[in-house]
Amino acid sequence: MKEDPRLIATRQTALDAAQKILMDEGVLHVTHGAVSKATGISRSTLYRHWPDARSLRDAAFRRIATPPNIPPKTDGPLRSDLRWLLGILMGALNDTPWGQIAPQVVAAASTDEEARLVITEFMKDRFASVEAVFAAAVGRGEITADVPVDQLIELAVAAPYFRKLIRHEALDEDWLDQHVDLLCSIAKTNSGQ
Amino acid sequence: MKEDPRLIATRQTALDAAQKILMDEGVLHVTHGAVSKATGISRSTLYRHWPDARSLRDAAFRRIATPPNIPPKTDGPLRSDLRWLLGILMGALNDTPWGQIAPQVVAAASTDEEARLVITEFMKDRFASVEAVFAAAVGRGEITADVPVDQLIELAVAAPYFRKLIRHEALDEDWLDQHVDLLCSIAKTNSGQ
DNA sequence: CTACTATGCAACAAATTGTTCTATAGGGGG
DNA sequence: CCCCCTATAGAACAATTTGTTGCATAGTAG
Repeated sequence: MKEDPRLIATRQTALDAAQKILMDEGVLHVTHGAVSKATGISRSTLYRHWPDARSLRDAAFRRIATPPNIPPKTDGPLRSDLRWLLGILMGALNDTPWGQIAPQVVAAASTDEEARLVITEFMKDRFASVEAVFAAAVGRGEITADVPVDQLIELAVAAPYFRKLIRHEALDEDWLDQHVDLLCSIAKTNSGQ
Repeated sequence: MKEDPRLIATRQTALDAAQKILMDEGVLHVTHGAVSKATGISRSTLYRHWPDARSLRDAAFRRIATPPNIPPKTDGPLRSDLRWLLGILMGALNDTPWGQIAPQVVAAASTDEEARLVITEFMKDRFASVEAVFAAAVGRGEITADVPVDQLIELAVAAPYFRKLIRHEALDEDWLDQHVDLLCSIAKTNSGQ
C-alpha cells in the first residue's frame, strides 16, 4: 500500500519553505506559523506533521545536512586526488544549502544531542573520503605509512571549514591550490624518514 | 557625575543570568522573561535596559566574547612559544565561557552582522598573537622568511577550533603536543629551500 | 531635606503557540 | 463508478509569550 501523495507533497512543500527560512533568517524564525504563511499550508496540518517547533526544526536541519554522495577518485597522484576531493568539499560549502546552514547546526550541536549526531555523522563521511585518498597514496608507494595521516586529514578538512564558518573568508581556487600544496609537501617531507 | 549604582547592579545581575542561560540552554532561551525569573528582576526593568530580545542577546554575547589579554611570549624557541600560546587558546576553549558560547556566536554570525563583527575581531586578535610568535622565530633566524606563515597561522588556530566546535573531540595536552610538533616540522622543512 | 530616577508591580494589548472540531476534497480499492 | 478512508483547510479556542504603560515605592545625589 503506497503512501498518500498528499502527505508527500505537504512534507516537501513545507520543508522547502522551512529550509529557505532557516537559511535566510536563522533557526529562530522556523516556526509553524512562518512556514504556514510562506506556503499556504494551514497551521493545523503542519502541527499534524510536526507536533512541535523542535521537530519541525530538526526535520529542516536533517534534510539539509544529508551528505551528498562523493564519487571516490583515488587513482593518483596524491595532489590531484586531494585537489579534486577538497574541491568538491569547498564547492559544497560555497554553493549548497549545507554551506549556509552548517553554522546553525554547529550551534545547535552545543546544546542538542540530535544535532550533534547529525554533524558527527556528516564529518565521519568527510574524513573517510580523505582517508581513502591518503591510503591509496600509501598503497601506490607515493608516501610512506609513517606519515601522520590522521593529523593531515584533520588539517585538510579543518582549514576550509574554519575559513568559511568562523573567519568568513573566501574559499576560492587559489586558496585551495595553496592549501593542497602545503598538505602534499607535509606528506612528502614526512615520508620515509 | 557618577552612574547610579542600581543601574550597574541590575546590568551585572541580569547579564550574569543571561550568560548562564545562553550557555546551558542556547540562545533561543535568552529572553526577558527567563532572565526575570532567574534573577527576580522585574520584566519591566529589563525592558528598560534592553528594549528588545535581540539587544539582550547581543549584550550577553558581547560580554562573553571579549578576548582575554594574552601576555606575549616570543623569546623562543618556536616550539616552546607556539606550545605556550596554543595552550592558552586551548585552555580558553576548554574551560571558559567563550568555549561554550563560541558555537552560538558562529551561528549568529551567519545571519547577523553584529555577531560577525564580534567574531572577526576576536579572531584578528588570535591571529596577531600567533603571527608575533612566527615573526620572532624569523627574527631569530630559527626559520626563514619564505615559510608560508599565513597558512601556518590559519592551520594553527583552525585545528583546535574545528576539533572542539565542529567535531566535538577532546582537546588535551597530548593532542596539542602532536599539533605543535607538526606545525614546527612544516615550518622547519619549508625553511630555506 | 529635596529633587531625581531606578525599580517593582499590576494591568493591558498584541502576537505566538498549540489544541480541537467540523466540513470538504482527494485517493485507493472494489 | 462508487464508497470508505484519510489529509487538509478553516475557525474557534485557551495558554503562553512579548512588549507597553502608569503608578507607587525606595534608593541616590546634592
